[in-house]
Amino acid sequence: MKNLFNNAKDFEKYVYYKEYNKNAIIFLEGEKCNNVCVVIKGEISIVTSNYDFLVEINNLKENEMFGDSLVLIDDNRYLGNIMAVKDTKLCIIPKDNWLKLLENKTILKNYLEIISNKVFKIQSKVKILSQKSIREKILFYLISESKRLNKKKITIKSKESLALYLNVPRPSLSRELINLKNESIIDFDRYSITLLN
Amino acid sequence: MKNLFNNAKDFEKYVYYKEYNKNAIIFLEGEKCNNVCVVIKGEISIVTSNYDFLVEINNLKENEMFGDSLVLIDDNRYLGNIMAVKDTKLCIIPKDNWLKLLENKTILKNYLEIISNKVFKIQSKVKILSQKSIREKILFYLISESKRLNKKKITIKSKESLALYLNVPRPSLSRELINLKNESIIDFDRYSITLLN
DNA sequence: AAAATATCGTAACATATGTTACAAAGGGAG
DNA sequence: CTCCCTTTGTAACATATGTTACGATATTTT
Repeated sequence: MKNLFNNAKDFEKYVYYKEYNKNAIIFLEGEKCNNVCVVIKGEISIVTSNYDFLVEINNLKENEMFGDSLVLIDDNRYLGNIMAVKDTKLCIIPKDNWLKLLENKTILKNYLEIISNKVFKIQSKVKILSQKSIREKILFYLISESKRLNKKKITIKSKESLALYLNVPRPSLSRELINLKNESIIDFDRYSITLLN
Repeated sequence: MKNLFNNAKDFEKYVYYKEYNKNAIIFLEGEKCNNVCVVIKGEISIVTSNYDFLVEINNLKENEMFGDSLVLIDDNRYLGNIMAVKDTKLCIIPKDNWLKLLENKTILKNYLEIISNKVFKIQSKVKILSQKSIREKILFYLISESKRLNKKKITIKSKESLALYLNVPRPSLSRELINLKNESIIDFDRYSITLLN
């Protein structure tokens, strides 16, 4: 995974490091975001809510960053609590240093790639979620992955995780996978789904 | 609307301009993206598809840009056709100039704000689409807008456009709005929805 | 003001999906 | 190999949502 600081020099003066114990709260929902952070070691969890509803749980591992899409906009409050799920070390870039840091060409190039890939991923998610039926979600996912990876056999971690990604209940996913199998549109086993024809 | 070039000087050497007639095809799906473009005048339409499925129609008006999230990633092919819906003038920044342009501090700052707001908008869309029921989508939308605009009365262009944004059929939206009205959770008329209590 | 057009509410009906529960199968630990 | 725990398939049932159609109301056009 590409890191913001890959191949970069002379950035240490703009950043500092802070360590958190497992389960520590790093930032609270509603708090103003005045830093960009990179996970150096460990893992953090962003639990996004909208007042009453739990919306999304997003875990960031080593080399992933947060705060960058928030620090420069007007309403820069965190939309969820940010917690350490393991003992974690963060690299913290204060808001005022963020722009200076990006004057470093290597870091700028790294960041543009990171943000581009992030936008691409979220847009893919929007497209998946916009599909009207479960069948369409499955096929859309399979076709996209098939094209991206250039193979017909798509490996998955589990049916459960796929159901979570497609935002449908697992038994509903199972039912539709079986329908598609019966119609010879796909084949699948525990760890993979294959697009036929 | 903030433009990439707001308050910026000395950028003309990195860009060129090109005009397109109404209905002209600007870029084709599958074509490699080697430019970042800003709509200077007119309007363009990005019709995203995934081979068989029509996914999304995205119109960009003056000052909006495209290509920036694509130009620097490995698989940089356009995912949809890009067409002029009016007579249109584009500012075109060749890939090799894009990084140089961002060394201009004003433009860098402008761009970071633009991309941050873009990420925020797409993330909001993901959250809306992840809501399980139509009722939850409506309430999530209303609460978010209410918080963002700091008022209880949310104006809408039409029920049709709201239904499109929430990705539900209009009659289904109507039905649920009426349910919510009957339960005194909201009130609404042709052009607005008000959150009660 | 009248006519044409767009938007919206409403209802009946079909169906895809959610929900729940349980058994079968698989995989890992000892 | 056996036991335990996780993942998955399966089914029955309830229900939310999609679909279609039409009349009422609002808006725009002439």
